[in-house]
Amino acid sequence: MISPSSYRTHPSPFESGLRSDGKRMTPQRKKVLSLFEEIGSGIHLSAEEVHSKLTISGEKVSLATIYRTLRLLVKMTFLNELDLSEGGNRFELLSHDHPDHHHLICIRCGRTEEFENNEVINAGKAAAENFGFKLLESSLNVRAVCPMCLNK
Amino acid sequence: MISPSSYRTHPSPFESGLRSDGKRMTPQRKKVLSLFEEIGSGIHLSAEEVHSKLTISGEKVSLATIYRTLRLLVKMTFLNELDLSEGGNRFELLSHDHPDHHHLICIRCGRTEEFENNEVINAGKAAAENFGFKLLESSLNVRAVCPMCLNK
DNA sequence: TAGCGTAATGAGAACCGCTTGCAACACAAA
DNA sequence: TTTGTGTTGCAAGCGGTTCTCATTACGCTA
Repeated sequence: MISPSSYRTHPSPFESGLRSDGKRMTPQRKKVLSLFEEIGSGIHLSAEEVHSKLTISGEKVSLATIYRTLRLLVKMTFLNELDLSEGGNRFELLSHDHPDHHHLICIRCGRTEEFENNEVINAGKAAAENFGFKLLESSLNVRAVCPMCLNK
Repeated sequence: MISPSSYRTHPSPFESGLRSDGKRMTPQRKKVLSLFEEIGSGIHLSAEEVHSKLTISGEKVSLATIYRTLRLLVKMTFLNELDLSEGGNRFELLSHDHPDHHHLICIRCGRTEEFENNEVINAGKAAAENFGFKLLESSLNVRAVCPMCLNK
């Protein structure tokens, strides 16, 4: 039997996730998530790119809403956020004795841990040799979420 | 014999590097580099932090000059720059295979080559596990000089 | 299915980190 | 000391992101 409101045949994980949190499904939110589903995983888009892609295909969603929706989708773990924006770039003294810097960076709080790994050093050396470059230094940045931020 | 200008007993690598490039040593540049030397390697500061640390210790260097000096020190390979965030955050559909980006970058002309290396990927995974972080993405940046620029 | 409370949107101002243009300054060579 | 030009400080500008607030509209309930 079909009740008047049962046109929602398959409430998506997104929709039910929203509902269970007192939030609402809107056309704008659908459009943003659909865009990512269409292009598939492994491709990164900036907020600006999401905006222009939607605009080009005739969908009008304001930039402010896109930013809000992206944050929401990240919090709901439908999207992955790359790059650390808070605090801007950082600098450290380059020690010429140990020309390798490996960092594990929490993208939420900025917490940074250093670590050493010889294979990474060798990979840098090998790549430089392969292309005929003269190696100066190599740095591995691992973007991750630290335990503290995971539990928030 | 001591000529009038020979009070410079030990022109530092920084100073001679500047000189050989038609650039000048200034109190501001000295102060910025000294700050990094005092705190030692392995500690990262943002431009803003450099500015406030200098201000607190009574040194007046404008923020604009600090940004210019940091860029200069990076180009001269005295400092290491972390997190070159290429214009804002990016988002991607969450998937469980972690993308990795490895780049060989010529610091003179900007030429960039990509390469793949599984050991690097594994090193990132291992480090994240060690510290209890949830891995998102790792990127290895190898700073080097390309063959073309070597012959100039 | 109409009414209602409140979440969400759009538009623009505000903000933040960073860069740039420009006039004044100061190294360093003559 | 003079002079040329690299450097600085200030303020304006810029790109990305967040905030404010009036308006809109989702979806619960009667």
